[in-house]
Amino acid sequence: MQSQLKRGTLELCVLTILCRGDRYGYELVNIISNCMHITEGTIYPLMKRLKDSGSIDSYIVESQEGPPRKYYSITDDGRTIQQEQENEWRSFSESINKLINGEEGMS
Amino acid sequence: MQSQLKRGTLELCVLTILCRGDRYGYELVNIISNCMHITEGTIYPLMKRLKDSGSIDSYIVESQEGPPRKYYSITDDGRTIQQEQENEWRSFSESINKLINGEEGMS
DNA sequence: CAAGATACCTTGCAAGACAAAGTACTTTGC
DNA sequence: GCAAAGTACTTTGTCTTGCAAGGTATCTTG
Repeated sequence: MQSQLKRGTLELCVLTILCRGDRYGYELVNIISNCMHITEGTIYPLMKRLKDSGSIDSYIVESQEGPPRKYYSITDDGRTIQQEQENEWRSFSESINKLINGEEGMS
Repeated sequence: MQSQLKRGTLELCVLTILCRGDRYGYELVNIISNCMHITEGTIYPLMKRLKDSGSIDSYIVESQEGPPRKYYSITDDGRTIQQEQENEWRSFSESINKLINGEEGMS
């Protein structure tokens, strides 16, 4: 069930991390794994969607420790989306907290 | 996109509200509508899933103001699930907040 | 050269939010 | 008495997206 909670927030996480600097896919999996379970089967399709929608760009960099890495960088559009999603997340999570803390006006 | 954020939390919302007293489906839609967009097409299938899984029971009550209402009440199992999901939500939302507030140990 | 770590990608499935459409009951206004 | 509006429940089909599983290719180390 936990997997359903991630819906929508994963994109926010990726965009937020990329706002702070370029990262490659495998690296993103490791970073995000620190706070929730995630696999490559989730990240790579997401990166493709983000690139197709213009939120991020990508470029290849050779590596001495393995195969070439595909780095992703955020675009101006991506920063805008990130801001919107961060605001959405804040207001959404606040709503849920209010509801489960019983601060709603119900009988 | 907003719709994706609701995943997983809607069930928690419904269970939490039912912990405070019995409600009928249409009423739940109205209550939850106070804090997020929701329609009957979402609630009724969810109520069916919750009943099938034993988290809630239901009973019909005649109404003077329209068709009969199907009231839902939470079971002991449902209360346990609600507690688990509330804990999951708290730790999950805290993780996201840490990440977007930059309190992660990354370069 | 085999094993393991690194790194990428794709396929297929499952969960669940929602629009839309349908049914049926009540009250209100003409 | 009947149309319209509000109340209340249900089902169908679509879309998004998380994830397991499997595949490819590179580099290092024994």
